[in-house]
Amino acid sequence: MNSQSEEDYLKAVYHLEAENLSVSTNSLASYLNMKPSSVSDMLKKLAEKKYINYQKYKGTSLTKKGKLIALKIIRKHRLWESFLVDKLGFSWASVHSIAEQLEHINSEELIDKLDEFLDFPKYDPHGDPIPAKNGSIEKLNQKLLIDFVENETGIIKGVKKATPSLLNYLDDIKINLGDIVKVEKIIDFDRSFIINIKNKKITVSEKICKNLLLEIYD
Amino acid sequence: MNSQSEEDYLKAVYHLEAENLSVSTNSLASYLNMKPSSVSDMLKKLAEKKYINYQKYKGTSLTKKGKLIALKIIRKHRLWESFLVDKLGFSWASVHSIAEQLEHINSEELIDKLDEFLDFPKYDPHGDPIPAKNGSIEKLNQKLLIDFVENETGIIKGVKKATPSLLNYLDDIKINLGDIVKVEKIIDFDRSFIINIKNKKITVSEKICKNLLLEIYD
DNA sequence: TTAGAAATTTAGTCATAACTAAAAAATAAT
DNA sequence: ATTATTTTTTAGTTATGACTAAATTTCTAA
Repeated sequence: MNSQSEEDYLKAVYHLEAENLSVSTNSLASYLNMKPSSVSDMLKKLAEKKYINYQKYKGTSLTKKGKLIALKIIRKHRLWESFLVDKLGFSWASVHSIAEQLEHINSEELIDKLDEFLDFPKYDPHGDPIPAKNGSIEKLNQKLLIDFVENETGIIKGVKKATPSLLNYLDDIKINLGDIVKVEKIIDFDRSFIINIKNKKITVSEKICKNLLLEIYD
Repeated sequence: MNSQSEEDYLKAVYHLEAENLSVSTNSLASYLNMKPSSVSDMLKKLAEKKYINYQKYKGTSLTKKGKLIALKIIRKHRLWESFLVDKLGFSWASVHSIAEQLEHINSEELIDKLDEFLDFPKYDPHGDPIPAKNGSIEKLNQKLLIDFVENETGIIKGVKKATPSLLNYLDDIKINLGDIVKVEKIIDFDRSFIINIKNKKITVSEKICKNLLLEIYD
């Protein structure tokens, strides 16, 4: 069994990974409202348990084992949120902190029965997908710009890894979070993209495209 | 806020008190599957918080404040048990350990809404009364033999304080847990009772009557 | 009534998981 | 390329709540 604290860390790593944010000691600390030194200690412990890949100073990522645990917690969290809203009449805005407690209740049978009682919901009250018993989850409607095809449109959601040089460059060419981007043309020669952003056509390199994360617009 | 551990101790004291068992360090330790030394530490802490009356070597009892906390936990426990059985389809025998976890979830609003969702049940699936929001609870149908009147019948449920001399004496005169007792006559002179037990009439002293706990038979 | 047994408390240890302060490593800027 | 800054880790501390072993108090029985 894992402690509540361990579960919270794994969930945090999962969420940062899912949003393509860098999973560094500092980002975890700020996500969890803890000091980096505390995070550092816990990462060591989770690495020993083979829940995360971790090398000192190099950030972290979930292993298969760790990801499954995180997804099970998220499953519980979202099922409880559904229960609170659909059955008990809570507002969707008020359920998070209660679900944060309920998600640590330890009983497979309880969750299976709750799932059934709720009639196997696919999404929680916030619209987020509920992982299945085996950990599979509907993937978010996001991909890297490099994976877009001509004429496809998306909304900038983030970068794969936030290096200052990348962020500065994006700032320079006036690409911001939330901007709507349409791929006008992909240049075969160097895989650079001509994109339409705020009615201006600009060219971005392959390397940039590999680092820009967009939600598919449809 | 109180820790899970503190809550467990208060609940344990409540249950031992409710069954008129002596609430000693050892009895708590065995009830909670812990070592007496651990119990001793915690009693000191709970006494500082004014949740229990405690004098070294003298056993303990709940204060008003402590009793209210215990009753709120029990309320949560029994409401969750009702939910598990009535809504999720658990068997009444299997819900205890899950309810032991759920009872520590901290949200007044959650419990009030759960109560309403369950249609304000009065009893849990085991037939135990559910304390009200304000801590009031239907009292158990038990009293001391001394409080019985002539011709009243009861079932032996325990003793007020288990001293070896009392237990040995009860053993001698063949009074056991579960025996059905009818009060034949109360002798005015010394307040001794003539009781019918297993079709034999025996006389027991006032002191014994003050220590024998029976469930009222009806 | 006093010795022995039983119950209880104290003293000291351990694990968990947070913290601060200082050291070390990695990254950025001149 | 070297210094300065930021990030991360290490070392040492704290609180909680369990433990063992030893000391103390209370109870029981001869």
